[in-house]
Amino acid sequence: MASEKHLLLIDGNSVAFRAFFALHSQINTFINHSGLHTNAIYAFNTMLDVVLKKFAPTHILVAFDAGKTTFRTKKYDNYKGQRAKTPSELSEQLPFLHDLLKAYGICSYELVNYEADDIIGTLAKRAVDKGFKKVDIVTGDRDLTQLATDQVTVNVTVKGVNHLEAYTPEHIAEKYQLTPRQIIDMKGLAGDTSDNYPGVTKVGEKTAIKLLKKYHSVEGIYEHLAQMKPSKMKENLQNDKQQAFLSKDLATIKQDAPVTVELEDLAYHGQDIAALRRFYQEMDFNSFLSKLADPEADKKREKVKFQKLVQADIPAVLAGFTGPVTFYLEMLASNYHVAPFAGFVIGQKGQWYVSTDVKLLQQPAFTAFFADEKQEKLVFDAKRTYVGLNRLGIKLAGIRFDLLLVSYLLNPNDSGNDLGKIAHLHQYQDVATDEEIYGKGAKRALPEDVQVLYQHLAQKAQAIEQLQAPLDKRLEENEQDGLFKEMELPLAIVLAQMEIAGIRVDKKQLNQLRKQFAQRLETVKQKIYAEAEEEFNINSSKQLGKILFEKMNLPVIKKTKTGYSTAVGVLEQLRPIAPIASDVLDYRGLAKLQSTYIDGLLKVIHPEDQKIHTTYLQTLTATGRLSSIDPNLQNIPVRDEDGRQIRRAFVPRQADWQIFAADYSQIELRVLAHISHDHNLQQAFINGEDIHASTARRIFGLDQNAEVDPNMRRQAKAVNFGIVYGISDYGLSQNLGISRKQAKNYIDSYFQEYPNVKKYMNDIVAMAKKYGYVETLFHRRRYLPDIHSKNFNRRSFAERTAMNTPIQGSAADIIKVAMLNMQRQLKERNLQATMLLQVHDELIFEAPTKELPLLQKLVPQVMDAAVKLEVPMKVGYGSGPTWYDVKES
DNA sequence: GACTTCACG
DNA sequence: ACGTACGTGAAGTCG
Repeated sequence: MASEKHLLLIDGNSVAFRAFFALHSQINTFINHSGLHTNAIYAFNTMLDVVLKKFAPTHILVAFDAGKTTFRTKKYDNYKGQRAKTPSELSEQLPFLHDLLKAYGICSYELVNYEADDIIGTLAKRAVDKGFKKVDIVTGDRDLTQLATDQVTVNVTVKGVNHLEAYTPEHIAEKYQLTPRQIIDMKGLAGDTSDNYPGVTKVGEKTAIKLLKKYHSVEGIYEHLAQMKPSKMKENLQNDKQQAFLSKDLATIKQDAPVTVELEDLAYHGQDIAALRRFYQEMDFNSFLSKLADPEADKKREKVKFQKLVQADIPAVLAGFTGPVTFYLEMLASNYHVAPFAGFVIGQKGQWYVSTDVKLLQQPAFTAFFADEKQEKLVFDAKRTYVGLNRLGIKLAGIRFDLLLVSYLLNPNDSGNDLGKIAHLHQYQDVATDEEIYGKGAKRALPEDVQVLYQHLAQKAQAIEQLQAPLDKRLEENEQDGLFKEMELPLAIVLAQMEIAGIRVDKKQLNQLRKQFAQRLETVKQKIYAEAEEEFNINSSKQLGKILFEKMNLPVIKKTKTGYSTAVGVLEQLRPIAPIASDVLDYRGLAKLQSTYIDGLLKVIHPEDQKIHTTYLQTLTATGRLSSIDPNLQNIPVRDEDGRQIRRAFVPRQADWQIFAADYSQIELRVLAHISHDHNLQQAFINGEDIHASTARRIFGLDQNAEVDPNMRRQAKAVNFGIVYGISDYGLSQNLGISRKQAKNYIDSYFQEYPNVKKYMNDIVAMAKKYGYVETLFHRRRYLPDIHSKNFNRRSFAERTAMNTPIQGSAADIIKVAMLNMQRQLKERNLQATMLLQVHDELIFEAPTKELPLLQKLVPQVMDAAVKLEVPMKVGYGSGPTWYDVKES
């Protein structure tokens, strides 16, 4: 006998139920980034850890109930009839328990027609028969205690899921003075309220135990019933005889269910760490994640050899390189435009040279090396590397591979930007994460021992080099090599150049606005205090809610998770009945401008060049768009006049220059017209119609040339937006403030008028289901695992995403192509004009006034020619002395 | 650090 | 019956 086998059987449903209520008080804090409740999954995971440690089983299975109907409901159709429906917050978690178990390497099992209890009863018996030394059962339910024997212990959760009460035959004898099998008789007599079967009238646990001590079993009781003294109880027993036997039968756990798994298949071989890590990331279980990150992990990582680079060796080292060279430049602080340099690593084929002295890079041999575009480089984050080297006066060319960009293209959902984490994602373990080496938050700093830094840098370089071939191969398999080589990689350089160029901001203008806003802010503040008859913090939605809805008793229109909503929509509805609502809106508007835009922008103006240098995130969004941070220059106010004034501060870098901007008109709807091949939608664009008016005519059944009143156009515009977002009647009704039914009518008529748009929507969802992802025109991918979710919300969200991503993503692709071509044109033509900003469908430039006539032709032409669609593109443009003055002409 | 609000396409 | 419009970033409050 090689080993003593020990089987652990877990009652999945009942433990999940206990787990759910164990953390029920914290249900609102256990929500992951996808909006899934995770409290039951979390507690279930804790339980697993506890029992694995406690029992150290050799074999495990978790049994689940298969469905509502079982052989018991056939015998007694009220079985479990009174049971409350499982809360949706719990049922949405159940599918993920299976994922968790799979990652744990634990078999889960359910059997049609049987309950988890019966699976457990059957396997417990089989295991004992097959010579297992021990069986432990974990459940939240005392029913299973009937299975206890010398070999089988039933562990019932008490208070939460981490404390177990072990029911052995001895323990049961002590507690009930019964044998385990008599538990069944007890249930037969006393019934079970939770399973909703009756037992005998007026007989509860106590009476049942008394009777069983005397007569041993239900059968025994009825054999001796005649001899019992007349009593109310005797009468009840007589009347309820059938019920008693039925209840006993229902309470009996099957030990011969047709379970199809073999005991050998339940052997436990441990967790799948990579799968578990993915799962914890998905659930946002950071504590489990960090426990998983084995504290010894870094020690287990293969050490990489490195040499400290000294100046004298540079020419020889560079001369010795053949083929691609890996280079990595370390900067710790978040903003790489100003972050101090921490060090660098360079090398190839496992030969790494490190240094903390970035001045070495300015040696002529190095600068020539970096500028040589024939000398291929492998990097992590080309844009950051380009900007960093630029700060050292070094030109960078010849990048051939960017680990960050490639990883993003392979799966834009993995939007992290830590080299170590990304490497681990691709099964490369021999590199630490930055958090492991530098720490996080306020504690983030260079390691005391410089050797630790060197090792980390060398490991990073090795990771880049090792991952290049396999990830390049995956790009090709996905037909994404073109997307990488011809779009994203060259774009990284263009973006770097735009960030470096920066945009000039006029401090005086901002300060002037600040004064003006401050005055108005003070006035409206006092007015609000007067109306509220007290002073309070208007910025606090909580305090504001109290004033509006408790003190002033205004009607509550909407609630948020935590209290009253005071959002714009709500205040607008209150406006007619309460002037304070209007004033709060004014206050909010001004406060936002003041803090986010005036103060916010003043803080980030570079003291030397008076410019703002944003950072574009090229590897963040799930759709392929860029984002802009520190500061965000993609959300500078434009819609309201007050906010629009901010744009007066954005000026050209030289007098006698102008700001020039060009934008795509309706690019997303044009993309939709292209990919759906919808004739009517295409025709509207080909005829150069006002697209929203055209849609209005169609969905409201007007004549071709009929006048469209502004309200109809507004509604049609909302429908068009809805279509692009992956429409739902509810969403549209909310947006337009109409009934859901009315919204549905609009959508139905839209689809009738644009049948191929409807077909596209159906087809793209079907594609997502079939392949698990959707694609843009340029093969950008987005995986949608939730498309198969049983959870309505998650699935619906995935379906809307499937409809929207190819549209938004293709539009993002198109402007990226335009940017590349634009930058080439500016260079080839030796123009001074500079591309400064991208705001999703528009490009902003600064240029000498004398170049404007050329730009007015060139920019629209380049943007227009970026891609050939089945419908024409339309590009608008304008210019002026400040960004504010740029209005389309 | 979660939550709410609001700026943009 | 379920309860959402798609994609972002920043500032403020509050526990």
